Amino acid sequence: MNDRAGDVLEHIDAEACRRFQVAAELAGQKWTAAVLLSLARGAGRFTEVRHTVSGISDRMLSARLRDLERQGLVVRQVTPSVPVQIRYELSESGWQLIRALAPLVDWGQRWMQDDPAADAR
Amino acid sequence: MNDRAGDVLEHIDAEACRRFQVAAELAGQKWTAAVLLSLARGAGRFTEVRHTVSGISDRMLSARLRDLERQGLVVRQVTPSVPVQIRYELSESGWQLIRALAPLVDWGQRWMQDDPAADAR
DNA sequence: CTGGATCCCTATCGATACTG
DNA sequence: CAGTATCGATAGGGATCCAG
Repeated sequence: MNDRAGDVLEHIDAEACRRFQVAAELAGQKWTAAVLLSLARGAGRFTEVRHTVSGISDRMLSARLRDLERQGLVVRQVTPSVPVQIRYELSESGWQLIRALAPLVDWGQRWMQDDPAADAR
Repeated sequence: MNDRAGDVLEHIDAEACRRFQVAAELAGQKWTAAVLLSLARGAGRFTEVRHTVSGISDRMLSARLRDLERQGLVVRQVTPSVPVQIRYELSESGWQLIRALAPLVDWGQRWMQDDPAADAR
């Protein structure tokens, strides 16, 4: 612990904290991270994502994709062929979110204790 | 979108994703961010935290502090006076978490849309 | 002051079945 | 293929009261 966190804290006022809260809840919601990562790695079709995110149900995937689309993190493109093709991809903000999340992953590697309760999830 | 996220993704294997998931759930849990921030800003006593985190109940604050302590993010110190004084402070990993969260805060400032559902929370 | 214990309600999630 | 509808289980969280 060499430096204080003052340089960090000065950016974090109440409003920032609120926004952070929402962002963290979004990212922390079950399956969201996995779906985001799946898309980042190239999955585009509903079925592709479902297949790369093992264990997710149609219902949850559908819900998460809708949430992500609503927040503008994911773009849903419909190609009017027969049958219609749906493709999801990360938006700019989606990519940026993944980048913003990277330090958190590093933190996890370094500091996180194994959580017994995690097995239940 | 100048750069791809390949440099980010190569750090994110399945294990990292799992850790990330747990970290995100931890940070995304209701009140956790606010409590962390409160401590970072100098609150130490139970009542101080409760006062700076408006709207939190005793029960929740107690629960979150226990979680955080269990995860090693917060250290609980008991001073045996009459009455006993309890003081919470961030551990090293707690401070590092706050630093790791900073990019997410920035992301929120930059990209996050106002979420109507946030009002309900 | 610092919580623990209890009650209860709601949101969330999984499973299953069904549709354009 | 790409979802939606419905049901039931369960865990999270608020309110309130109580205790060391």
